[in-house]
Amino acid sequence: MTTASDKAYAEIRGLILAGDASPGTPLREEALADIVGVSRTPVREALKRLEAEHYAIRTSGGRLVVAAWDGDDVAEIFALRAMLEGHAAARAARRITPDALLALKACNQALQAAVAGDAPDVARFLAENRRFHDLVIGASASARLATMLASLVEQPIVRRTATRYARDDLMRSAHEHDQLIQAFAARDAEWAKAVMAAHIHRALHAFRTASPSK
Amino acid sequence: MTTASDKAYAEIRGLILAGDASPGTPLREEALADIVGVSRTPVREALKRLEAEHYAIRTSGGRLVVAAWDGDDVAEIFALRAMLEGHAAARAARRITPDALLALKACNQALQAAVAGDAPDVARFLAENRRFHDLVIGASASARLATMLASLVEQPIVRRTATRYARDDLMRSAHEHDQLIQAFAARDAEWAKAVMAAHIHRALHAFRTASPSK
DNA sequence: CGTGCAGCTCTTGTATACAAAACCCCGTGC
DNA sequence: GCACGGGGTTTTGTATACAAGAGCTGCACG
Repeated sequence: MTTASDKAYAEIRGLILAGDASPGTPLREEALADIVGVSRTPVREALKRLEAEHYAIRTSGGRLVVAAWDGDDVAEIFALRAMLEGHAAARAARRITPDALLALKACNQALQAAVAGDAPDVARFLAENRRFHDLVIGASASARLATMLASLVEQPIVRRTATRYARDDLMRSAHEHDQLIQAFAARDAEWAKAVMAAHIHRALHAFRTASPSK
Repeated sequence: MTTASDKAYAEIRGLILAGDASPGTPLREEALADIVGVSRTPVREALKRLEAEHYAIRTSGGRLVVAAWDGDDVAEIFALRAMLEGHAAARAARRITPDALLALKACNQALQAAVAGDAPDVARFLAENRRFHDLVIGASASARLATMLASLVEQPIVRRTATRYARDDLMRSAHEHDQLIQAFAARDAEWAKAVMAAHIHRALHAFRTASPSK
């Protein structure tokens, strides 16, 4: 069963990401409880989580408002992701099992298939891409890394980036994944780290050129 | 006012760190509420936090037990700290203000004073050391980094390390801080990053040699 | 003697009630 | 006209009550 707390988290996060709640908007527990259709208790837990993930910030009194993310913030998120996922790739290169390697290959083939035709299936690309990165993080076998990265991988940013990707950008991602798989097969931690870091830095670049104002 | 939730967090964390609750011990909300002297609600929030910080893990059912940390875990924590605090130092080198630099110098002088005499004041050393690192993180001006590092800087590890430091090890820390201050004064981000990373890697080494079994 | 299931207990998840603190608005004094 | 309280209102923090699910115990049966 999906708990009421998770439902509240997903819905409130959705409100923020969709822009229904713009930066500075107060997040009142009771009002949100009415919207989501649960009581204050699970809403409260959801808000704590959103605060921890910097979707919301707490004012001097105990009140929460939607956080504002500027370009510097986005750059910092990508920089942290590059570091941490690079580290995850290095760990994964040392620990990966043959089965996990096969799973990565299959995942990346599905990803390539999604963008192979004339009309790339961006949604499927995103899903497989997400899965690919999750597999790498899983192979790194570090619970700490996993939770830290979970709070960093902001689906909205990925989405905004990918919807504006030109198709050969998507292809390039697939090729970088291939390189990563090669590094894993060779058990070369430094190589894997470098490929992953480059992969994510390029994603920031793509994001930047797609939305210049940010 | 310090909230009941914070009190519960501090007390339960204390129980775990003191070893009163050894790994595998179940953490039941009502029992802890009785111990701390508050109701289940704030205990629940405290437990969520402890879970997020990997002090406790959740079993297949929804129950929490005290987490077991092995040597690999400790190594991973130090590796992450080296990366993230290195990054923080680099950011700080670019952004630091003259005032913050002065504060760092004063802090490090206090730290040196604490270990200058024949009988080093380890408790004071630890407090000033903590403050020094917090000042650096503050100067890095990244809320994300601050929260990530907060969940990583495990006071117990620092304590266990420092209590076994030989005095010239403490002095060496102070000198490394001096180097860091020089790098900040020179606004040399790469230098600052390298010094900080080395500083933390040495701390892991000291911890390792002090407690070989872990 | 081992296995499976029924019933019960214990624990968590959620709702609601109450307490206390923060905010806001408005009137008052300067 | 503006700063400053004061009181009501809103909002969060905490306690408690209730519901639902997980796990344990012990008995029956193979």
